[in-house]
Amino acid sequence: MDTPDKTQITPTPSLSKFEDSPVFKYINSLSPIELAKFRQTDNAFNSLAFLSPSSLFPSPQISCHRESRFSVKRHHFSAASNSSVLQSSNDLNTDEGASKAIEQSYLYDEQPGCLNSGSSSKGVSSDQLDDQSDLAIELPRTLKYDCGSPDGNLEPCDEILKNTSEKVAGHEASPFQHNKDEGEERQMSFENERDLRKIRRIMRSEESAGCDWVAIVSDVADLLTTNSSIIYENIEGQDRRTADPGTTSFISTILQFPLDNSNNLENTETGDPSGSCKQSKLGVPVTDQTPAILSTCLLDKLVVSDSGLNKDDKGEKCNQSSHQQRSIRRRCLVFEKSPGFGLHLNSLANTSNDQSPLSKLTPSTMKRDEVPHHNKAVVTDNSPETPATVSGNETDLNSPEKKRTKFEHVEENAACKRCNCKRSKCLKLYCDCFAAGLYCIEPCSCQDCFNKPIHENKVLETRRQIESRNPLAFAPKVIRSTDSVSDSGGETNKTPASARHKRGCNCKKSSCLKKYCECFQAGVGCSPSCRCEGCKNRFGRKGGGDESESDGEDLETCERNASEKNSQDIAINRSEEYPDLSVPSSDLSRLPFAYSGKLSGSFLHSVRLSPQLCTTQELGSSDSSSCRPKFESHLQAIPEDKTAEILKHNLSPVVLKATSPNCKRVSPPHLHDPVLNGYGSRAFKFHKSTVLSLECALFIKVETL
DNA sequence: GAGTTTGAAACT
DNA sequence: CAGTTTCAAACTC
Repeated sequence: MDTPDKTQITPTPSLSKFEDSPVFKYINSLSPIELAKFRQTDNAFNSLAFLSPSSLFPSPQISCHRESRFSVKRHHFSAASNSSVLQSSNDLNTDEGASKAIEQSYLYDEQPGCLNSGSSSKGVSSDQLDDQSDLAIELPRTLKYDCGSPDGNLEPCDEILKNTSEKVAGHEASPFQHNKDEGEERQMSFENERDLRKIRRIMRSEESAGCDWVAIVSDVADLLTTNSSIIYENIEGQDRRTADPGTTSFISTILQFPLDNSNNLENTETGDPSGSCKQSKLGVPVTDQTPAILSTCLLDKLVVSDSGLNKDDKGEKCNQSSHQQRSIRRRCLVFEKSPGFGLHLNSLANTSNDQSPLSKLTPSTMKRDEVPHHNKAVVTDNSPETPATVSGNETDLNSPEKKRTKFEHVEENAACKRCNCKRSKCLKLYCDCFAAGLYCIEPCSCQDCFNKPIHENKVLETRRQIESRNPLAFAPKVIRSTDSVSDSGGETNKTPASARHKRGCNCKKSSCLKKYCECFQAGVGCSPSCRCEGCKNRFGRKGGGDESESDGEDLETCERNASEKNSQDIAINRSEEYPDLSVPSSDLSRLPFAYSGKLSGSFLHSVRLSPQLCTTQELGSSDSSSCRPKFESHLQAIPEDKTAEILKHNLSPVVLKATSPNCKRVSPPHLHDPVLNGYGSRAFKFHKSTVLSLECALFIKVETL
């Protein structure tokens, strides 16, 4: 908090002119600061000369801010990642530039009183020197959302400053020193800066509004795309090092952050090198990571990049740890490779996609114990392998029966997907795993299973075929809609919500009172789209009846079935951490942020769009609310013809939450949507704030449409 | 654990 | 689109 030493901030780019002057020598002889040391910061100051006065005279607050962020980041990402970050600080030709630029931009904007807006006219491509000192600065949003991140590990400011200083010292070569056309660069940089500021404003707006997260991402992506072009333009004839290819990658990351995030988590939190050791696109559904989505996308890119850079190094360890990984990792199908082939919301919800961005398709893993206990259900839901891990004795699971028993016990409320296919080779929708977009895993008792990473091509091809036949085949089966969003962002879980099976059931004998009925299984009421006969669905009869209309027997049956059976698939996380989540925890668990129903649960692989993702807590309420009154739908129906467009433009699987009152199906997101792709495959932790934002955004968009 | 029931998925 | 078959989960005993 001390005011920067005047002697340290006095130097200017023209300083060298005076170094040889008698006065300078005299002063220098009097100064306790050694020349060498002084020179060490000289470069930094030179670079700072391009910045605004405010940049030259950052307030102590800013410093602290940065420091705290840095600390947070250090904590958030493992030491390995941290070291990677530091190491990569020397690499000007990485993604870091973009993310750092944004960070910096954010910082400037964050201190409007101290910073000159025009000062930071150092755009993405020109801020690198200064960025070097900010390499590890964490995105402000990380602090905001990363509630789950343990605190107390903040590194002392001194330490941070020290590290920063070291890094700065290590970067003698300033990009600016290579810039011949400074004026042009400044102009370009200013534009970049302006865009970044715009992004920042959007983000801030989102923070204050607590909604429209999707739009934010979209807008940011647009800005970045534009910015990218500017950058490349700017690169022409300039130092290629500023041509930050990473920017493009960075943008891609934003679009696919879920995957990256997943990888990050996998590679950093678990420290499991397997994350890079991709045998397949496997993933462990990671839940409740929503908070880090934006931060990860925007600012943590360098960590991701580092992961990728270290991929080779980790590869050696891959084999060694592969076995162990299996026991703790949930394998998920990744369809990003196949544009148009879908990564659906339900996939998001249940599967944790461990996809890495673009070409980086690495499995993601997440330690089971890393998941909050209260979210266990969600995790297990996506982590069929978990049981084995928990048991610690895989041999005990050799028997299908034992496996099942074990799982049922462990996953009481976790819808771990496992199958017992015998003739379908697990390549048909009969297979729950396949249908959920997950690879079969050890707990499965399937025979002649092809739904494994080693048969990835076949799996993808099969899936493609199925989707060609029915584009919605892998889409969430249950569409959930929330009638309202909590104004305060809290107690959303209490908000009435409705959910309906996308296509409806066709029950004839079960009266929709058993899990044979998909509606009942999903914990949703039957709708007019159902063709069931003698519907007695406890969650809502086709004709509009609800539990109050149910007779005692129905109620009893319903409660029994719901509590005893549904808990597995529709278990709801009544997370203590996110009590106000309007999105069912089970959904979140599958969302990739895990996003699809059976499949995706983690962000939104964790937020089940299928029975799981889209289903709301109502579903899950295997507890007291197991048999809830019929859901109310306040959202406007999304005409089928508009659905595609909505999905196309909003990209957010969240749109799927909107229930179509008229029972029209909601088209699932398509993989060719970059953003959606990203969501689709990753597992993310969803913070309630993010969930609320998503719901809010969806609600608004749906209403608008 | 085996057998039956059920309804979705797949096929024709 | 309708009817039939296949399939695997759910269920019963």
